[in-house]
Amino acid sequence: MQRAKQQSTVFRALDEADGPLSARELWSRLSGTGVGLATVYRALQRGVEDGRLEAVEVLGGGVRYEPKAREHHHHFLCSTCNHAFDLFGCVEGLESLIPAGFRMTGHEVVLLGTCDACGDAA
Amino acid sequence: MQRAKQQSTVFRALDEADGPLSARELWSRLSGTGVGLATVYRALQRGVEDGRLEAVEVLGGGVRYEPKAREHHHHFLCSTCNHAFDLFGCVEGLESLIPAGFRMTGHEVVLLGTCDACGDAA
DNA sequence: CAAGAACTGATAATCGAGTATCATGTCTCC
DNA sequence: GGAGACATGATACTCGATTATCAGTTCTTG
Repeated sequence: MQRAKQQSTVFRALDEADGPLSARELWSRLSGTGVGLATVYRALQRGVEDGRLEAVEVLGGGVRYEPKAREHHHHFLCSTCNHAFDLFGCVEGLESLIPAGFRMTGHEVVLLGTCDACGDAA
Repeated sequence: MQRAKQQSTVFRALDEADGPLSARELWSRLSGTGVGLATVYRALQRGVEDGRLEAVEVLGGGVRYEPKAREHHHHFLCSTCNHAFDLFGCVEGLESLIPAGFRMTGHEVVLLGTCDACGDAA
């Protein structure tokens, strides 16, 4: 086993995902590889420290992680499978919402609904 | 003490708030009234059952509650005081984000930054 | 190969949010 | 006034997420 091999397994799984993953989601995708939950958390923590990963909070399901390299984007949360998907593009009209005296430093947009797979199954 | 007086105290505090409040926030606002945390939770639960309240999830801080009567709106989350404020109005361009095969049933927009009070203090 | 540092998986411990319980207080109705 | 139903506050409890611990493994360097 190479040094820190398990952690790179974690990073690879995140790179291949189509959206941010929670520690648990990530761990379940790695079942079969023998990677422990503690290692997943360790890798995520280190990734955030190194600036490789970003912790994002979508909705319901706590904190999820994704590679920081991705461009500005938002998320679609499937209410059936509870998975978060990346969405590319952004919205307009944000500035008009800001009350006087407030300073905006960022924004989050989350669309809710059912994803491709869950919509077919229904 | 009137019947269910404490619960109406909880509802009143929510009505007077300028945004959704978490159970804990609500409770801290009621400190001094002697209302217990359990009663806050009971009032919130009943309010949601009755349809008077709506549970919303903004970001960081879990579930918050607000009166259901309010029109469609979004929220501004102050990263300093961690309070959520109501914003009126909406954004455009949401539909263009939806991937093929996905069905959107709702959306959430959260602006992040510093509020009036926290901006002044800084 | 030897020694020490870093990594790992299992699991115990911790933490916070929310819920259940229980003795007591208060209201309604008669 | 009395009985019973409901409300209340304190607190014990549950549950899931995250972190700490520890013994064993693997790597690096000489």
